[in-house]
Amino acid sequence: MKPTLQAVAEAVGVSRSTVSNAYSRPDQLSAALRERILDAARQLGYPGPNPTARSLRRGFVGSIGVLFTSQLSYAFTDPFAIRFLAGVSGAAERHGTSMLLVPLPPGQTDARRAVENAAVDGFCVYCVADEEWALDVIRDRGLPYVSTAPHDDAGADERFVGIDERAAAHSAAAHVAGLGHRRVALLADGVLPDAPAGPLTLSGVHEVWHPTTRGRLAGFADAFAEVGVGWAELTLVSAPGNSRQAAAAAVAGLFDRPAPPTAVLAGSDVLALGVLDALAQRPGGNNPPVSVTGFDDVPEAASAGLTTVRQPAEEKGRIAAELLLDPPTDPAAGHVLLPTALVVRASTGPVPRS
Amino acid sequence: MKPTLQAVAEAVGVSRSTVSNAYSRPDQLSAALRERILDAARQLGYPGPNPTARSLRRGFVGSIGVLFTSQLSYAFTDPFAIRFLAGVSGAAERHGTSMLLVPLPPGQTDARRAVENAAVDGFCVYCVADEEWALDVIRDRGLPYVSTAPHDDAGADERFVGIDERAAAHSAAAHVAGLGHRRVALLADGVLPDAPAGPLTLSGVHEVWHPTTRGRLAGFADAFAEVGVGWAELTLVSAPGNSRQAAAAAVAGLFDRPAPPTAVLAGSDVLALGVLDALAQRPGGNNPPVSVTGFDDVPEAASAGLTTVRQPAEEKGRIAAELLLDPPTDPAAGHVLLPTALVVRASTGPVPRS
DNA sequence: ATACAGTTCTGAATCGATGCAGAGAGGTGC
DNA sequence: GCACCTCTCTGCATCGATTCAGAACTGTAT
Repeated sequence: MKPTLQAVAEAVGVSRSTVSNAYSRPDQLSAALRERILDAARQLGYPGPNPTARSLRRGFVGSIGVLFTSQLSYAFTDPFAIRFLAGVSGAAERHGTSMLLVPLPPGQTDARRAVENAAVDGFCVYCVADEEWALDVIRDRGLPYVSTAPHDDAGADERFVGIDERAAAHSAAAHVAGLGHRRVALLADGVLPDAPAGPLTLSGVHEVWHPTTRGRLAGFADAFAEVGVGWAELTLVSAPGNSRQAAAAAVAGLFDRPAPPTAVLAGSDVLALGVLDALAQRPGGNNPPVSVTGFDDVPEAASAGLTTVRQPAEEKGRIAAELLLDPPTDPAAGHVLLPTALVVRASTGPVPRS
Repeated sequence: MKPTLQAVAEAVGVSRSTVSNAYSRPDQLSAALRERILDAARQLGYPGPNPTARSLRRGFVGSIGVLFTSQLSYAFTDPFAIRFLAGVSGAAERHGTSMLLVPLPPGQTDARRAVENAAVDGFCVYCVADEEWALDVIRDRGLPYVSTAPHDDAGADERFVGIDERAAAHSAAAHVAGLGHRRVALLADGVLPDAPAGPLTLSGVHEVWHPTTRGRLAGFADAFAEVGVGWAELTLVSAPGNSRQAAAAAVAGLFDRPAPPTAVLAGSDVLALGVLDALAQRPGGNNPPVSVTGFDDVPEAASAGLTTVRQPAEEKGRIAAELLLDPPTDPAAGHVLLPTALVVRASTGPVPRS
């Protein structure tokens, strides 16, 4: 049994509070007494105040939760998520705050329970799927949070850091449209809750499930509408899981159709890289070349020569954490829109003449 | 003010314990009463038992700490560390346990405090620097831990997962020696606590500071001793920080010397990639080619064509977490040595004739 | 000696839950 | 009607600290 603060107090012959002060408020007692107490503690093997008890009494924990509304271990396979985490960790570090990564068990009830049980002072919610229920729990707990994706019932006072998904997506699609492409596939995760990998038909972009995906697809559609290509003429393809493999599987067979797409606009770089994988696998490789765009500009995109939309991943994480850790007094400053930029590389080009 | 369990009890007209049971031990009360309680809780906006109070009373927290004995945000720039984290997260996920990432503030005292204050049930200690003090704190707290690097005062009963650093390093060096290289540089982080980037002289490998580095350098030296090249004939180069930049800086000028090394054995892939960067920068590129080996086999190594020693990163993380989360009854099973393999790629070749 | 200001230290209430031993209610068998 | 068993449910002690108001001491000025 580890000694408690009580035991140390008895050993030295002072009160509990004095020992507590020796640890937490050195100005409340003489240096000599403090040393005497710390020595006794060392002697007894007292490892300092119990963190849990201290948190309970003080009313805060000193750590923030990072919530991925998908499998946690998946987050470590997503380069964008990793850069985001790096940003959060930098800010946490500067604040002397720990980060709690909370894995969500499958099943809504258990997942709720996991969010309810997280001992944290607030949450950075990194959304990759439907996350309303999680925000509900967090609000119920009265904890502050920062969300990083648009969602449907966002209050005006909600802290947020993100990008203008629609405009950013528009920039990529306008580039592709400008190159002359008219037969185009849109590839995304989160189109419908349970869509299998592969093409599917939706009456409109408003039916898209996940808000981030909805924003990006809307941006893509906007740009093509401007050149006279309607929603119905675009090929929508679902790639559930946002992995290279899922993307490759989803577009399998797409280019063997009668009038195949000459370009694929992907909702993320990971998906785009999967498309490039699939194209490279074809007999003769990617020839005549299909144009491909991604989204995020993860480190791998540069070496793959992928045209993509850059968004500042690490900064997103950093700002999310900072918004949480020292909230701006002006509520308007709690809503941060980051800049994006179209990065044109080798994966896009004019429509090949056939 | 959020309502407490007490408030719910009063609202329903039952005792506190009954409400507690409604949440934590549904078998202790009738389904009907439980529903009534949960409903009332919802009505009052009670978000479920306070995690901190619950942890205090129960005596465990439900989360494990992951300790990087370097800057936390740095961990997210190290591909090996990320794979390790991915492994830990997978195991944590399966156990319904959260992961607490604890950043260590600069300064030993503050860093100690951070480890003392972490609300966790145990630690996975990922060591990249001198970590004895951290293990001391953890032991003082009476918490279980798993270490992933050799260290000097390891008890026999200590849980550990790692590789035979010396033998693994030997395999890489023997390969290079077998190709005929005799003028060789060894590049590593953690050679001495404060060594600047660049060559330095040590009387023997036993003087090397960090145990992991010491093991690897010893393995390199072993292989060259076997072909008659002694420690004094090897060029030792320090690259503090284990980054590509540090490596490139450390080897700057190395190849403009009178009898430059024909091969560089790096203590990690990150360093090796930095050496390749530096070589590519030279006028004429890497010509005549200097052979380079790495260590770890991170994802980037394959595309860079780097010869390296593979160790299973993700499995290391997974096993570390599992060793912590359900300790083997047989203490011998608490010491896991993972296999390594030499992966020969394009970055090594015979000594160019000049 | 007395008064008074400054320090240093103490006592007791409190944070929000858990879990055990046992009370009470309801039912069955003889 | 009584003993006994099973379920539910309650009361209370407890986890390990923090914090604030005020007590006790120290020292100086009068």
